[in-house]
Amino acid sequence: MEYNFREIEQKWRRIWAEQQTYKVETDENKEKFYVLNMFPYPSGAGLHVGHPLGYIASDIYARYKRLQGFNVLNPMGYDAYGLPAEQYAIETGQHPAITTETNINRYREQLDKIGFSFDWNREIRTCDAEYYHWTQWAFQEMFNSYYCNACQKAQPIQNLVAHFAAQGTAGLDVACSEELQFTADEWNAMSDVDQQKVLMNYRIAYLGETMVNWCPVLGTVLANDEVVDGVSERGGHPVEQKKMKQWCLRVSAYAGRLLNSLNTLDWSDSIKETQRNWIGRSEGTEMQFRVKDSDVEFTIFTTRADTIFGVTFMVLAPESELVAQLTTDAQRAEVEAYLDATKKRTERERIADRRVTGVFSGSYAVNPFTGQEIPVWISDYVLAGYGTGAIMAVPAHDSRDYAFARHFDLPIIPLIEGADVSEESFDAKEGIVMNSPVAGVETRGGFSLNGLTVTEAIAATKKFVTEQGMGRVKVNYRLRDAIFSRQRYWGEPFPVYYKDGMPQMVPADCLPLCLPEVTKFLPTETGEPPLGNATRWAWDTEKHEVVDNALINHKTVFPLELNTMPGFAGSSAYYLRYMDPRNHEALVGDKAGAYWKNVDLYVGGSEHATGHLIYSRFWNKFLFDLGVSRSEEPFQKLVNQGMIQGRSNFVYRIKDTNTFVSLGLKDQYETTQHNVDVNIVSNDVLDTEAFKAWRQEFANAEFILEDGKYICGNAVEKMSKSKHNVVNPDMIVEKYGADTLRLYEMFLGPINQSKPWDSNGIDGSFRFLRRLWNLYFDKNDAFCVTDEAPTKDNLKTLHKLIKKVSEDIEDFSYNTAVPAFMIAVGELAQQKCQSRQILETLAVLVAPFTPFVAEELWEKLGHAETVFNAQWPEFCEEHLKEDTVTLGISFNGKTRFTLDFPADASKETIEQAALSDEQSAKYLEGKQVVKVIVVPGRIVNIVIK
RNA sequence: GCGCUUGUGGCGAAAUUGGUAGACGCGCCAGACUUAGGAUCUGGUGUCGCGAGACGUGUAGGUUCGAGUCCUAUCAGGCGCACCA
Repeated sequence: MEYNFREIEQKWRRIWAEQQTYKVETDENKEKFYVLNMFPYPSGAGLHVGHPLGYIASDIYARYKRLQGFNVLNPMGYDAYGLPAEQYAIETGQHPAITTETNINRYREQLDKIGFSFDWNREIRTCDAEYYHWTQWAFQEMFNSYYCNACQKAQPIQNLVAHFAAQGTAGLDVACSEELQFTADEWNAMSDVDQQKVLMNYRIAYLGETMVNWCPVLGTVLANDEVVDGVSERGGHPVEQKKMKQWCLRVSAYAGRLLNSLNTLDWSDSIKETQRNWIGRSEGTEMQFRVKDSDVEFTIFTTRADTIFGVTFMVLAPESELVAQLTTDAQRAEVEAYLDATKKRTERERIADRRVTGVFSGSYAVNPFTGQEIPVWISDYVLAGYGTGAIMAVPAHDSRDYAFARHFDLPIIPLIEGADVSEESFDAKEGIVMNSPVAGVETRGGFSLNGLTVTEAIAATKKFVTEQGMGRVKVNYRLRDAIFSRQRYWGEPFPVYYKDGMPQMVPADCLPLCLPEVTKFLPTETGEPPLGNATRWAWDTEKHEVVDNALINHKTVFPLELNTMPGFAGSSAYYLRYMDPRNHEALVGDKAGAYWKNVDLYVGGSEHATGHLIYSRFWNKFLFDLGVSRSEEPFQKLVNQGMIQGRSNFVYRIKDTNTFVSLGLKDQYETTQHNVDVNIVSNDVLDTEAFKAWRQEFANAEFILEDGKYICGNAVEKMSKSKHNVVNPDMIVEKYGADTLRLYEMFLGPINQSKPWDSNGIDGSFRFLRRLWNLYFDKNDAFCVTDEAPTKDNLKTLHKLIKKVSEDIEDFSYNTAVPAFMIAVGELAQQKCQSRQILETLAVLVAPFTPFVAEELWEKLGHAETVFNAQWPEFCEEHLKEDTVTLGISFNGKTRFTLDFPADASKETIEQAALSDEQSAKYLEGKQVVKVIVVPGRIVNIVIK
């Protein structure tokens, strides 16, 4: 029987769908295993062959686990909110919901062809109200929570209110935007609105006035990870800093936990390192500086408290609130000019152009250790968002301070013995401290660091500062709170309305609050977000429903929030929803949550290292504090699949003609290079007829061939429509079948490596499948598996394969598992193996890779054993034992000859035998045996001298 | 600048973790079957050399009986962070 993949695959696709083969339920009798892919954004371009790479890898693992008897959850869904659909809507007026629906249907069609074992009953879409109900719910929970530093956990905001009412801010250790101080009496005397304002300082989801990345072209703010090199990640538009009132998530409160529990994860070192970098823990000291002739005191943060005696100036960030306080009248004009100039620079300009700029404020700070006066400057090299927005500058030991001091001719005092600071600063934290203080200078309490190492000096200063109440030891994180508002239409609406200017939550039992219809997807004429175009977008607190904006004058009707949530809102807890996707009462029910717990294996691209994978971990930790998530970490093991790049083909057109010259001859002419559709090129040979038909302009093309062929040039580029190098999985499935596609994608190279797609090699995978098929069917198409006993060779081949495949699947070395199949099938064919016992097992082994053909074979075999036996690898040893070891006699670095011994011979036996052997004795005569090296199954050596 | 990572045939890549470098696949060459071959099957294929043989894992050293693998230096590419005090 010919290997008719079309018939086979069609048949099993139908059966799997009809019988819901991959539907999964909680089952207490089985151990769970949760496999998850990062869900896709359904773009209009559809899938190319790079997209399924990770899905295939995880599907192989899911099928493998299932064959081992695990209850495997392997769901799929869509991250359906996003900019492209909205941009398309703005351009064409087509509602994003329609575009999204169309794209999803296309994705589904493409995915279905590839034979994934997804449980589609659990499909979710982030834009479904049923789904975003729980995104809104989580937001409200965050609004109603604060973070307790003492217990390292989110707490209900009522607890905080109770604390304020009883003792004000005394004894409070909680995460906040700003340190506040008030008494219980003061709290109790506050108006309701004032109390709400105070609480906003502590909520985990809060409305904050912060510097944001504003992108004027997109008309929206962006999160830090959505800004790359000073331009927007999507579209590459310029981004500027702007102070705006926005919803924020207090991610920074979780920085410590996000950092610490990284150690418990089975993720690659590079991703963990990237996250550590992004979180950016830094242990240092906060110190108070008094301003000369003023009551003002301000705080700075430093990791080099030991350099306090080298401080020659202070610097404030231009956005710092201290700037207004410390600028003297004499300097005001100059400072304001500077602030104006900095404000105009975009983030990109600041990065590109690192000129040293700054201005003197006119004020002096007082060194708390020596009483010396230090000028206070303002410069944009100090960031408002990190630490306190103010620094003490030590030009001798910080390269940035050094550049600044040189530029403005400020003094530089070296503090480390032997450090030469005439050309550059000495930044290393090493050496012996001197000039601390400089001779003759009196210090508070006679404090001195001279003679200590830097490490000792840092510790001594910290201790002194704490004891003297001059400051405190502080851990700072680079991780900022996430800006959670977007001025877009196509996102989750906030379940929030405004009363007296303060945000109020729409009652939880009224959720979901559905996205309103609008006629235009652009901002309103008054510059409000697109939801400002909705005519029915007000909340009636009495009727508990959305009502017409016209009713806002009524006492019970209030305007709803016009911003929507960002893309990461919907993708942060989706893995929890898959556990229980149709639950109307909760994000995830107790039973399902306790059973599935968390994701055992998560597969996706490493580009989400600082975005999704941080937000999702944060979101999960919050839900864990609430008791909704059952695990401190959402994704236990993470595998990052590499990107598949495109392999472009080129034709060479002779200038000013319609004649194309083959690659090898192109240097004889003056030519221009053109990308040609890779789908009309095979092994770099152009199908000239298809080329003529491809484009009108090439209809009359002429060709200069070599050896009767037109050879195209090639190059590795990003896979994109404009380069005509997009290879579509449907076309591969159509031509070779899904099993071949799956096998080939895995064979291409290590899963975590980026590699170019090359359709040329796919024939090899297809040939393998045909050879596999031919083991079961003879030339006359008859099923030829018999009950004959397997031979020793059969067993050896099989067990070699079992061992290799089990090990390789376990550590995702699919690219070496595939060759193992090829070798085994080749050997079994040579051995003319027809033994059912062997072939049955073989069919099970390949099933994760090529599920269609495996199902077909199982059926033909009478559905015999279809279980991947966990004990198989242990049985292997017996069959894989080598009969002999070979002893190589090396002399002067050359193997002179070899002797064979039984595999279980001891070193002593081998040594004796070698010495008594006539031939070897010739070499060994008069030599001393140093050692005998025996490695089972290998050539071994006797070392002599 | 800091951190991570990768360098092996014409190409994608293997290498039991210190033990016969280049498995397997593509491509290429030869042969078989064919009216035909972008089908199928068989054999060959690191480089130089007619040959025996010599040389070969970015480069230069080192450790070792033995190094793609370990150590030191160096070069090149990729990724991430980047005025974070």
